[in-house]
Amino acid sequence: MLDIRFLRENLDLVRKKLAERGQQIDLDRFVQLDAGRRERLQEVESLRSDRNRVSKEIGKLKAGKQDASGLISRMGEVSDRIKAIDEDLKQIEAELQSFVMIIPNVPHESVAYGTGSEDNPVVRTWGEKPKFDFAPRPHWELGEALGILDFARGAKIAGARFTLYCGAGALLERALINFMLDLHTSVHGYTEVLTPFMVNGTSMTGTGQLPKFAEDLFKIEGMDYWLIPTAEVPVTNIYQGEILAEKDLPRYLVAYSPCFRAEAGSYGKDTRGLIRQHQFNKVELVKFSLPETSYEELEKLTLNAEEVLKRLGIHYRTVSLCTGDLGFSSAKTYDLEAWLPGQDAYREISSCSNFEDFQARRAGIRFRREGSSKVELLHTLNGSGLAVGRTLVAVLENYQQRDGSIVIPEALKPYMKGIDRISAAG
RNA sequence: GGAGAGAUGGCUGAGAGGCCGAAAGCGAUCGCCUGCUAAGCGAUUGUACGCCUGUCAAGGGUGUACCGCGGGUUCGAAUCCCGCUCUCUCCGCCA
Repeated sequence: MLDIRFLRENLDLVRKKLAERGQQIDLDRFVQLDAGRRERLQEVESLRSDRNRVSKEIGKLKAGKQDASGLISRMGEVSDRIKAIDEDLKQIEAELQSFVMIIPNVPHESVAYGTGSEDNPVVRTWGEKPKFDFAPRPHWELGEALGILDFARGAKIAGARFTLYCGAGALLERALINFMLDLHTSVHGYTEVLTPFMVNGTSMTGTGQLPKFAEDLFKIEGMDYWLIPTAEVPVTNIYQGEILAEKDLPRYLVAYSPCFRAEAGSYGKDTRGLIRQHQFNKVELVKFSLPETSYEELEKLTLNAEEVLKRLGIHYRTVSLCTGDLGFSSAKTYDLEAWLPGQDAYREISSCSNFEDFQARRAGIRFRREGSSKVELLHTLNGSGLAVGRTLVAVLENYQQRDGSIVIPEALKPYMKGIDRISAAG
């Protein structure tokens, strides 16, 4: 959510920035609502002031056994006025609120202009494409042949876009989760948290999923419980409505969670394999930062995510999302794209964003500087560190052998119970 | 799922229709005192939204709202009434 005062005073700037995102928003309606709200607020507040003053007089008159019936009936009318304006005001504020809640964040000045993913500048690449003396196969073929990924039974149990992991496949997924958590807690200084996997609507609104993107989410019928699409939601909302001390910042948290996404509107896209699932695992990095250091923190967070791929020895590139590709709440985002030789393509495996104060304002997450009485909004950041299912895909496709077996990367060996190669059973 | 108790500021805790944005204590900050520490003394100590003033800024003044949340009664609600949420205790069920 943008600051209403900022919006009021920077209409043209906001209009221009949103246009760069490819967004058309009727800011004239905002101006109208905002002015109407303030006008009515002044009116009702002065009536209240009046009523407060006179009510005290009435109290005094009554205490002195004097007649106050004239004042009482006059205040009765004033109260009716107040009630009527309040009604009006409530309506205006609701509309104003729902209006600002669907305005996306303003992109940071360093974000390149563009209309889609083809315009995302590549910031850096690491490693090289592995060479194969055979035609590398996609992970769904490898996984099925090895008996570690069972797409048919996943679909039987739950439906399309669900997968059953078996044996060494399940172990490999678990190994990746633990490897990532250990790296981020032991080496990068994050504190691990394990959160609820369902949250209420307030939390979903705090991080920006609601009200605009309800169709992307799974909701428990008849209850205010939503399945989290990422651990970003519960983790960022840990400090919802709180005021932190400056000395507590920056705060680094890491969480494993399953993620649930309806994937509405992506029918027919990535229908094979693990790339686009209704349920997948992810290790998420979340930071609460001072405003002045949040872009430094974004660079560090991105490198923390990249370190996972480096240690796994997987070639990747880092792109900076252009204005047209940027997510709703983000001011700046780096995507890590891992090389998948079986698909001859780079695929997003992590997304690292600085939300500046956009989420903090929605969720009411603030801090107080040492020696200051003023409270300020802090900045929130997060990034996948990494998407586990897609990392498993990258491992399978990059470490596949001519015979279809998978060599376990060095970094994962401590987590694989002595297995250093996954081969077809029997 | 059944029965009961509760929710007040950073914390503890008073408050029972007007004198309450809220006693008292603790904590914190600043100042005084002290050779140092402790003690003591004094002051300050919530948030949001308006308006006025000031401006490069910081600030100052003023009003309104907020005692879990939402409604109601009343000239006036932390206080009375209704609904909800959450917490705690006991019983049942349960990994």
